Amino acid sequence: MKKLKVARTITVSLVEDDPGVRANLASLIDGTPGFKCQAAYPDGPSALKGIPGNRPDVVLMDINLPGMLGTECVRRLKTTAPDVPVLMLTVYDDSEQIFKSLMAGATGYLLKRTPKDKLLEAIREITSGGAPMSRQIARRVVQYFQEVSQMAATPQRAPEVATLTEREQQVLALLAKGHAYKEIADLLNIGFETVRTYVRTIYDKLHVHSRTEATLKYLGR
Amino acid sequence: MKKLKVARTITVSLVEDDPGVRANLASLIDGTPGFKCQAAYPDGPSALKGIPGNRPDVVLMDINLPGMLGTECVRRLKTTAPDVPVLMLTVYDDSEQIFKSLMAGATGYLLKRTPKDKLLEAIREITSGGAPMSRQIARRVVQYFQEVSQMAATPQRAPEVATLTEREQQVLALLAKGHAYKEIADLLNIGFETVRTYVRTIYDKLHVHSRTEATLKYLGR
DNA sequence: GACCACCTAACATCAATGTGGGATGGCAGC
DNA sequence: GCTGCCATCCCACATTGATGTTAGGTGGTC
Repeated sequence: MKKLKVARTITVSLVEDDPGVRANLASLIDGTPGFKCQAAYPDGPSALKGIPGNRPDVVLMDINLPGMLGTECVRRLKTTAPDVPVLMLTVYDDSEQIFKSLMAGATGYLLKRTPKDKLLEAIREITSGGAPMSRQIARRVVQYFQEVSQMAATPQRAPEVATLTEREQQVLALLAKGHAYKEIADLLNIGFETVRTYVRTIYDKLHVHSRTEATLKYLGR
Repeated sequence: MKKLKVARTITVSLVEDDPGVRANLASLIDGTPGFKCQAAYPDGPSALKGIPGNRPDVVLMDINLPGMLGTECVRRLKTTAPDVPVLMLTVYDDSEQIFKSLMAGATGYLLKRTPKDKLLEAIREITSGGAPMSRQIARRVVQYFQEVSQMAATPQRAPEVATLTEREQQVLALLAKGHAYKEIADLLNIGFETVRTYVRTIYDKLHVHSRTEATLKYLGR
């Protein structure tokens, strides 16, 4: 639990390899009432070493660290200091980096060209339970979200499966569940030999030679 | 493409069943320079009828419409007017509704207790390519994002699989790809009979009786 | 040393599967 | 009426798979 919500100093740790940017950020933070720059690390390893002990309220992390990438650094931090929110900073408006970071456990994501007042506001926001993102990034996250859920809803099986007849697909579905031929025969009220005939044509059409291969195609693997 | 970025009037359509709230929102919007409330619909069907022709810059949609849910309304709107961004409004801080809406195609999501100036800012933001969200909601989206990607990265296999020894898991992996016993033997540089031994213990541990069942457990189905 | 978990291997047996034939009837389309 | 596709069924044969039993070698634990 947090202490008081009013006028508490927010402690910040920086991870940023560029000394100039690091100094700028540090002085911005220390120069603003209510904020304190607790530590500034030039690289991933030192951050991983220091942050779990320091327990800042927020970590500002450059995504483009030399050596250990910021995304990797976040991932490890989340195992040693899972409660500390991380705000990623980057010059790149790059989807892949954004998603890697968020998947790794980053809580927010800002472009470096974000103005100073917005940055400070984002820090406040992150400590009060938000997830600040630059607007372009928020939009991408939402889009990605929609794509992902679309994919989850459409299991995406191999296209050959569509060329199977109705009956063949029924057989394949049961085949893919592991039913024996005779079980399938009973379930569909057809003969054992008929099932075998279907299996043969299914294998032909799918270009496979075993039940497991057919199952994998059916499941879209 | 948008026209000019400066001082263009933003047209807004409302979908909100409560006449009071609807009037309030409308007067807020019309009373603010740069905004115009183009239309206000009391329910889903009328919105679906009017919006595709009106093409507002933004739709503000109550999530809790009587009859047709807001989420459903968004989904349909996205097929008839895919370019019109929709900003959901709700009193509920409810994960399920949030995610349903976002999956359906909503671009932003605000709580109704959002102050007026923030609401107007969110409308501006959505037209300039952002995805405004209340901070609680942004945080949830980020969390969900992390969970989902976690799931995608970890295919979530049956827990029994973890009880298999290293070697058994290797065999199972090949088994699940459809390799014949003798192929597995060659790939792992062990004897054919050894593979059969492993298969037996794998089946025992997974409580299955066929390759396909084992494969399904391995794949988490 | 006894015990256990794991990797390795062999022999036996029966059931299930993969693959090659061929056959019948129905129904759509030319 | 012929042709093609589909659903249904049967026979035969070889291969693979599933299951039982047994057992040698290694490395670690009590």
